[in-house]
Amino acid sequence: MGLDKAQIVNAAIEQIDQRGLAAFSMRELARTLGVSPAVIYWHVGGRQEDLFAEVSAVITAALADEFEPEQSWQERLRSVFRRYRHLVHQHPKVAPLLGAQMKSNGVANLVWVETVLAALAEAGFAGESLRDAFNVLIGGLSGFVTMELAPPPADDSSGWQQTFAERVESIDAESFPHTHAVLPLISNRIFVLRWQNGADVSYDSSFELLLDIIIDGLTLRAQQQGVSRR
Amino acid sequence: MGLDKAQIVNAAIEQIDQRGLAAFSMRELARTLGVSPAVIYWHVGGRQEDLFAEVSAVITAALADEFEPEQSWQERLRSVFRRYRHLVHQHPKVAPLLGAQMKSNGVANLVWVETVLAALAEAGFAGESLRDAFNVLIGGLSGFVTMELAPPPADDSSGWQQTFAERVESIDAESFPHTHAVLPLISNRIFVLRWQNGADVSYDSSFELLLDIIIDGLTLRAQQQGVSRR
DNA sequence: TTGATTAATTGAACGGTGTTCTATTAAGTA
DNA sequence: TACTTAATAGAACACCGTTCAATTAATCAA
Repeated sequence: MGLDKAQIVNAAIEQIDQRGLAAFSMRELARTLGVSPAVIYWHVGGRQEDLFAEVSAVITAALADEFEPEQSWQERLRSVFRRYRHLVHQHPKVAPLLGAQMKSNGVANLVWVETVLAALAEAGFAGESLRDAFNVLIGGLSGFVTMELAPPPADDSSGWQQTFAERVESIDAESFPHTHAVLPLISNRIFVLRWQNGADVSYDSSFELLLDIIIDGLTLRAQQQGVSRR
Repeated sequence: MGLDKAQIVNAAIEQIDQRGLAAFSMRELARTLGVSPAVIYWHVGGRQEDLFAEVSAVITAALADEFEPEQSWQERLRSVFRRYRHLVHQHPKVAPLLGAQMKSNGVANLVWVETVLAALAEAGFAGESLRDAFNVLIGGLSGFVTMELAPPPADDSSGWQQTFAERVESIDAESFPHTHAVLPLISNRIFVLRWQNGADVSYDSSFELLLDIIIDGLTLRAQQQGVSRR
């Protein structure tokens, strides 16, 4: 027929990409599709939450693509989380969905989970240490991406960015000496003291450092773990 | 008189704690305060976003409390991020605000930033490496907490939790061997494959592991960094 | 104490929203 | 061609955030 679920989901992604997640509206989506709102509910078979879950699934679908299998487990983990970040960066305004909504986070590809668990098993993790290692990877790295892409105010008519920038620039040297000393270096480039997010300011080197630290840390602990393995 | 901003913010926190962030409503808040909606706007001097920012500020206010200063920089960092997690866990339903809204993230205490920067400076970080180290800590650890506390569907009348649990339990052994092999160990206890969040299931050991890995990793790199310091 | 100024509060109004329901049209099938 | 299933439409319900003019309450100066 002319309209199916895939088209609805794609139109939803487009709308979020353009107007942002906070401004998303089921009725507006129906309007741009030239259709009654009820049609969306009928095709999706659920409400907004479920449509969002579909959106998340589509965006992270490429996590299921194959990797070169001859790589070390470390390199495979690096690749898969770099890919995760890359995919989310293509739709930065969807990031809050993947990081801060369980229903959207849960649809993520089973292949992704399998890839990570396989790498960790190969590294020698088992039992509770496997569980913790997995959570460290997802929680730390996906969490980083979520924070990185936390959205600024949707409608900045009251000039929040400007005001906040000025507030940062005028941080008191007496009360906050360390902060003040490195202000030009950190202003708008570290979490908390910023008015633009990772879609406008690069956090590449910070992400790579975190990736290094986590993989190295797991490598170290995997060896210790390996003793109790066989 | 009798009504001021602090009371409004506290009532808002209470409402979010009880009904969840998605169900929060300015009108409902006004109703429970026995007051016209306009009163809230007048006292807050802004809209919902700004009220949320106040909520975030109140919840993270205790980050400004003093630490024992004779501790090593490593121990001070451990303390401050354990405290961050502790504070957010007292209001788990507010977590998406702190992790996934820049306006709420940005109000976070300047003392917090100063504490972290001071520790990292003492460790020997400077320049770009200081920036990256800071982002690794906030992005990785606060990001973890955000993911950990990602809310499940607000109104689970359609039984999502049940359905999802069953879907996880019946993961195919052929297609996902590693996942299937450790299913009892990971089911509802790792990100992605869960139907309850960190308010109901403990992620303590995973968080501690991530904390260890990051602090150790920074310690290692701080020494290398220290060469170019003096 | 009165009067004037400022602080708080109200209620109504505007322009939306998500979701569900019944009725209707279009498509496919026997 | 009849009948059944798939899609769509439109109205209705019960809200929502935000703003504004009008009003009451409190404060302060004379």
